[in-house]
Amino acid sequence: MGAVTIYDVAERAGVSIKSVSRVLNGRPNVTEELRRKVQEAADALGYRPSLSARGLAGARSYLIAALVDAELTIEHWRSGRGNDYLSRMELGALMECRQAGYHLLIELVDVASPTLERDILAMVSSLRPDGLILTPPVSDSTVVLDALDSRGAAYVRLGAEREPSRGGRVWMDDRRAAYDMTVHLIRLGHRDIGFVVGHPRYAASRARRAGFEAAMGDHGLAVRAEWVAEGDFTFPSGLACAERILGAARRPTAIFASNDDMAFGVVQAAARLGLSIPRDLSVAGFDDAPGAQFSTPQLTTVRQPVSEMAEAAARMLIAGAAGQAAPGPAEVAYALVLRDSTAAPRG
Amino acid sequence: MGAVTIYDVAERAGVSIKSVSRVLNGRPNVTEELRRKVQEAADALGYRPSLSARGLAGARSYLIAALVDAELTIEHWRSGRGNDYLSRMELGALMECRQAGYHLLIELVDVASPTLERDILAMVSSLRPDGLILTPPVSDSTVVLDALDSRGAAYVRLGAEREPSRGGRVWMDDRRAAYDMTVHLIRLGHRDIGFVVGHPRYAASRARRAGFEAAMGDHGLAVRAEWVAEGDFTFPSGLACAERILGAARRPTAIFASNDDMAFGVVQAAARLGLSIPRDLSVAGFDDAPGAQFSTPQLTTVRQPVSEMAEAAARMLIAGAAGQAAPGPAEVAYALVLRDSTAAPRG
DNA sequence: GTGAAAGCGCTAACAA
DNA sequence: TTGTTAGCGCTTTCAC
Repeated sequence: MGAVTIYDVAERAGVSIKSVSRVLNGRPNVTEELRRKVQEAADALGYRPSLSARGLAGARSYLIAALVDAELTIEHWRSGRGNDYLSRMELGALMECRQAGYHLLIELVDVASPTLERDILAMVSSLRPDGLILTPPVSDSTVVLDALDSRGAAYVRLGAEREPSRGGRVWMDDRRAAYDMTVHLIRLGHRDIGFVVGHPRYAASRARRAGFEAAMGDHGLAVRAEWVAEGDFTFPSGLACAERILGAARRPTAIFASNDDMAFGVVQAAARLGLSIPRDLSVAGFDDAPGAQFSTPQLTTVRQPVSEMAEAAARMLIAGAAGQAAPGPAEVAYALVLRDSTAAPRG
Repeated sequence: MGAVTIYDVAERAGVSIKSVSRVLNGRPNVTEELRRKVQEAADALGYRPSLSARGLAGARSYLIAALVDAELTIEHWRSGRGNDYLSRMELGALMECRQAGYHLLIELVDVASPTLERDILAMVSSLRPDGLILTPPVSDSTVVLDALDSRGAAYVRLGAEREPSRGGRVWMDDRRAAYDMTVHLIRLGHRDIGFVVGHPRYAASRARRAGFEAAMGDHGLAVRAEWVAEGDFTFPSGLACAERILGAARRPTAIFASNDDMAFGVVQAAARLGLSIPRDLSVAGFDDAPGAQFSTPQLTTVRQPVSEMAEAAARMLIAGAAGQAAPGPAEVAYALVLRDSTAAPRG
């Protein structure tokens, strides 16, 4: 009710609505005197322009939409757990949006849907966001990129691997991080190392696996097929994979899981077999989920700066919408977090 | 670019734009024939009404805004961790919104800000959401409720304690849950029980403490001041509180923390003192955070159905916006999750 | 430097 | 049952 409009402000300031618009949008060609009057009136009235009206009339919607894959999200929802990656992504984007007067919208996207293209098109024409943040695996969907490009929509891809030249990108080197972690295990003295692969739909899964294999190869170590199992980034899948790997005739002395949730599953599987970590088995994860520092033993893992990535993405998008040249693609740094779940294998 | 508008659909279907509007909004008084023609044209064109235009012209914005306290959120963002409560809340709300063609917006609110009232008013007049989901501690801010009421905005409060008659409410009985958990500890044989209080701004903190104290009193047990410490729901605060409690001349045999993050801090503090859990100390938490099932020992805690609460809230709001009588206040059930961190005290 | 007028794409009365 | 006509509150030409 009683909503304050631009007309109210204009009347109170004794100027035209156009002047109010100019002042509030920081346009040039305004005298200091006018700016002050308008600002005063707007403050007194507690005026805030209507998002809808702005979006409808102008070229900007002040909306950033984050596209998130529906499958894993629903999986989390079903299991009653939150999604740490999503949460961190969101916090980063939120902080950046807040500063710039932008609003963040989370949109679920089913990349496996046969109607994916129209879903994206429909979403864009309905929301007209000033920019889109594509999270994996949406960031690697050619269908999505094509649809977005056909509309001239601005987007930044998080952790994308394929077609690196398309759109804005903020990524970290998953392959190298996995390589480094594998080397860490090798340096500890492990030669028999198992690996739990991530969800096949994610580019990061392939990259991490490639990094693991490259490190093994570079050190003259064989990757044994029975020590590699394919999970889907969930705890139960990690548990199942570990049971398979540890059920092999010969056991590896270390297992590197493609994310922390699966690493926790590995820890659980080890506990069921009566294996002590890290004495009987070293376990490494990837992500630095909150549980990684709370678990016992604390988990050795790779810290992925998700929040910073999302901040950078939002910043690029907002700058672009404001007509500024958007900053180019950005690589962010990962960090190996060495905790207590990895150690030298027993003599 | 090439955005499809209602005019395009009307032209293709050979009807007026009003008819298109009627069909797409499921209004009565439309022949089957017309409905089919319009639907066909809309599908062929991949038409989706503009959110801005709808919001501007009509009474509904198809937006649900979730109000989240800035302080704890920024704290999480700084520490590079996600927020499990927020994430679960969001997933639930998202699922419900998605079904109804609604969009979810996350808005940060600083309940300690001197400009809180105008912040809320500004947000509402800018966004004009069809409904707001108030998360704690925003849900207990009289200033926010007053501001929202002055605008006639529809809102549902999550886990609110004060002024229970205002607005929609979805809550669980924090007091009773804490009571039950305390009784669980007492039944195990504990008589010396410590308590870590939550963030003072949260109503749930008071309720949980009250439940603890009531249970102790009902069983003729004393609450010793040196065994109660005030934290703020963060891991470090739990650690600090536990160090204080365990540093007392006499130690309790169990500590009940007001949330899991603090409980993990208690576990950590115990480990530093060389105490084994649950042999030397039983630890109970509250929330059932993801880490609770991954930690060793797995944490005994209270499961709070955050996601279901948010779903119910969104459902109420959407029903209300559609003109249906909104379902009344709803209490959701908690569950004690008894895991391995609690046991009988040593002889 | 400032203002008047024309829409943006819808929904909501009101006619027909 | 359907169509016509006004706006909703802004931004954007284009005059002044």
